[in-house]
Amino acid sequence: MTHRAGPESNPSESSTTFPQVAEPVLRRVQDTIIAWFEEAARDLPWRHPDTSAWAILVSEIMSQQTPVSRVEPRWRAWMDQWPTPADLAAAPTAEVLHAWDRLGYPRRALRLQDAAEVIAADLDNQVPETTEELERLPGIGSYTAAAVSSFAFGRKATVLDTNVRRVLVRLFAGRERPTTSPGREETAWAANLVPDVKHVEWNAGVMEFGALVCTARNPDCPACPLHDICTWNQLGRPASATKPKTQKWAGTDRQLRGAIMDVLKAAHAAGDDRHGVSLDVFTTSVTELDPTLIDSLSESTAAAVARVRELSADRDRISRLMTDLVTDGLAQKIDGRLALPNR
DNA sequence: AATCCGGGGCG
DNA sequence: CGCCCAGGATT
Repeated sequence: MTHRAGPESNPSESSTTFPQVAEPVLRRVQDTIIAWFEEAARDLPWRHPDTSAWAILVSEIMSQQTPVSRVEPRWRAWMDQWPTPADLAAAPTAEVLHAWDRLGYPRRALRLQDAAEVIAADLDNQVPETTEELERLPGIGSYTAAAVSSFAFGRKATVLDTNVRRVLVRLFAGRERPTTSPGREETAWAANLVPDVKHVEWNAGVMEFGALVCTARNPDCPACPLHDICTWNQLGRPASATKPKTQKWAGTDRQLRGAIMDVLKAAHAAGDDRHGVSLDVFTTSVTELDPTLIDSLSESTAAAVARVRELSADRDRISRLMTDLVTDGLAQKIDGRLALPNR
């Protein structure tokens, strides 16, 4: 072999996307972030020393795309009800979805229970420590695996969430915001920035720094202890050219699906779903708003039905979304009746 | 790489 | 009312 492979030997573009960071600069950033974190970190309950690895895992799942302020009360109630993986694995799925409340993305709750079943059945009820093992669990991807390995077990890992990606990209690459999802190149780049000592504080610190100082919307650059060496700040904080278009909500299937889920949860809470909510009663109630049929349900369930009715009177569409809920495992259909799953 | 998947709250 | 929030799975 007298020659190297050709195609990949043009480093001109990638080196500017994720540039090498000079050693003194990196040390300054690491020391600053870690010191800042140890002084300014929020007192989150799952950061307390006696928190179990499972409790930390639960907090990470709940925090996916959901603000900490909304997670905290749900997490407390959840851990009080199901302290270990075996507890959650044994719980009725309808109760799990009800306890998930309105945290959003309810399939996260299903996958969390799936993960609990694997841990309880195959892993002696113990949360695995390595990112490789964690990533095999349902609902756990690269971020959550690294976070649990780092925060619950103190292992060195590369925690790369939206906060970390934004902070690193601003500091070292001069861009306002990261891409939609991290690629292999970015992950490797970020891994090289993790220090060998106090890597847990680094991981948690960069995340916290992105959440409190280097925020997406109104970063507090005047208060930033790194403003003098921040590439993005030096460039005058240029806005990224292409901002990802935000997903619609009003009028979408997602909104209507959520309202239908509310009916199931209300029916479950009121005991209306002992034999499931009849599909006929449900769809007729929704489309015709028939008082007779509504009266056969509890007041809270009827109110949830009325809310669906406000969003849509399209019977076919409602029918299709209910079918989707069954397919996704978020609802269960038995003899023409619809209910929350009872696995 | 782009989409979809909930829901709420803030500027 | 647009945008963002400790992402993951699928295509």
